[in-house]
Amino acid sequence: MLPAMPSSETPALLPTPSPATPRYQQIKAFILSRVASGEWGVEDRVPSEHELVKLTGVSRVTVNRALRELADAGLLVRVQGVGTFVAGAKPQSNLLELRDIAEEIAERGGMHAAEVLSLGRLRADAAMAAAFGLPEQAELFRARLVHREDGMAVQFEERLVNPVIAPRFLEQDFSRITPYRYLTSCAPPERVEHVVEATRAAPDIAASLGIPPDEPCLLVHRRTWSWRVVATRAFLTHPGTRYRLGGALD
Amino acid sequence: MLPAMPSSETPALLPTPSPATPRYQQIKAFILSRVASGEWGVEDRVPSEHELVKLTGVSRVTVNRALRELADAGLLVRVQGVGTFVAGAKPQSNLLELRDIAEEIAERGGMHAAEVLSLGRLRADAAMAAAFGLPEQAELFRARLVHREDGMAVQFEERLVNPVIAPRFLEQDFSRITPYRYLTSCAPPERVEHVVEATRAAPDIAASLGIPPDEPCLLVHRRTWSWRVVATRAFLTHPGTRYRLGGALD
DNA sequence: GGAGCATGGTTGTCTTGACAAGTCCAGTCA
DNA sequence: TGACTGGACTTGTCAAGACAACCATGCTCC
Repeated sequence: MLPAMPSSETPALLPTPSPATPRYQQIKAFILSRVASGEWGVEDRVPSEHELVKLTGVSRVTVNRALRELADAGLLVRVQGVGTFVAGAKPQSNLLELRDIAEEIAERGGMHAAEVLSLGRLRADAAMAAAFGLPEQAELFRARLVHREDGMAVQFEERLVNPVIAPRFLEQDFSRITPYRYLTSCAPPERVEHVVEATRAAPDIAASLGIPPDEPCLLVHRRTWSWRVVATRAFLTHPGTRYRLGGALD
Repeated sequence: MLPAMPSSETPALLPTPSPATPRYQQIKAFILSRVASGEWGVEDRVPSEHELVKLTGVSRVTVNRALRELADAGLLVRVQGVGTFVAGAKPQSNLLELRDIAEEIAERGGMHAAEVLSLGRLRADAAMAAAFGLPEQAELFRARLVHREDGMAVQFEERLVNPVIAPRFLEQDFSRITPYRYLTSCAPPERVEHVVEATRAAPDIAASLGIPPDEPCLLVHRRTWSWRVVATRAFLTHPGTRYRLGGALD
C-alpha cells in the first residue's frame, strides 16, 4: 500500500510520511502495508520486536506499542514466548461477530455438512443490481445450499457474489469449504450490514430444510463490502433457531 | 464497586487485587471504581498523570498507559495541555449500532408514542439472576411498554434493569423518554450482546401489539454491560417488521 | 485598557535498561 | 527410549528521565 522503502542514513525501514507522525504510528503503517500488500499473509509470522527494533531503529517500547495496538484491533495475534502473527481470517470482525456456520457447529461439538443445491450464474434484476451497486443485467454468481448439523438441516443459504471479488467462486467445492470461509479468504470484509427478519419459509426452502411451511423462520440478510464494493449478499434462513450477534465495544 | 483503600508501606492507593494483576490494570480499575461510584462525575477532571504518579506510586508511563486505554475505550477524554476528564454520556456506542426506537421512527418521519403497561420491582429467578450476575432473589426493576409509530404498534419492550446502574429508574416517565435513552444517559454501554429469535408472540404480547398470535415475530434479546456489570436486559418483540443491525468494521 | 509574551502545568511521545513469564528445542540423564 | 532440564528466544510489564506540543494564566509593555 505504502512505498516504504529504506532510504538514508538511519537504519530506518520507515518511510517518514510526515515528520509529525509519531513513530509508533509509522510502525503500524509499516506493518499494515506489508499485510495489505500480501507480503505477509494470514498466519505468517511478523518480525519479532527485537528484529523490528533493528529494522526500524526505534526502541522496543515503541515497537511494542505499535504491535500491541494492532493486536488490540484484531489484526495481529501475539503469543507470549512464541511470536506475533497476522490474524487469521476468523477474527476479521472485532465488533460485530461474523460467524462461519461450520465453525459455530464445530464449537458446539456438532458435525457440519453442507449440500450444494445449485451453483451457477445469474443476471441481476433491478433491485439486486442496486444492492450491489452494479448495472442492471450484470452477471452475479449464485450458490444455494443447505447446512446440516449432525444430519439435521439448520440453515438454508442463498449466496450471491460479485464476480470481481471472487472470480473463481464457481470452481469451489462448497461441500468442503463454506462460502463464508472461501469469500473471507478472497477479500476481508470491511463493512457488514445485517437485516434480520421473521418470516415463514418459502415452500422450496421449507422443503429443503424439512420443516412445515408455517414454521416461523429467521431470515438474515447480510451484505458485505470489501475493497469499497459490495462483495456478497447472503440470505440465511434458520428454522426456529436463534442467531447470536453479540459484540464487545472495547 | 471495588474496595480500593490504601493499605501498607508504599504510597499506593491501589488495592493489589492479585499480585499478578498488571499495575496499569489496577490503575484502570481504580479510575473506573471512582467513576462508577459517582465520586468523579461526568465532565469532572481526573487527577493529572503527575498526581496519579504521586498517589499510586507507579511510574508515569504506567499511569499514561492506563489513562490512554480508558480514553481509547471512550470512558475518558484527554486534552493536551489541559487535562483528563470523565467522558460525557453521548458517545456510548461507537461501533455496534444501538438504536433508540424513538430516534429510528423520527428518522423515518414517523410519530413515536410509548404506552407504559407496567413499571415496578421484580425478584430475579435463577436464570435471570445468572444473566445479571446477581444473587438469586435480587431485586430488579422492570418496565413493559408498547411503542407505536403513527398509532400502529411496532415494538413490545420488556426491560429489566440492574438497580445499581439506574437507582431512579422507577421515577421516570417512559412515555416521554425511552428506557433506552434514559439508561444510556445513566451509564455508557461497554459491551452489548444481541440474540435474535424468530417466534410467535405470547398471547398477552400479541394482544398488546394487536396482532394475531400466530404471526411470526422477531424477538431481540439485548444484554448491555456498563462499568463491568450487566446493566440491563431488553426483550424486544417486533411484529413482522425487520430489524436492522448494520455496523462498520473500522 | 489592550496586545503580546513568558511561565508553569498538562498530555504525547520516545529512549534505555531491566526483570518476569511463557514457549520451544536440544541436550542430558536415567 | 523416555523424562527432565537448561538455555535461547519471545512477549508482557515497569521504571526513570527526557523533550515536544499545547493550553491557560498572569505579567509586562505599549
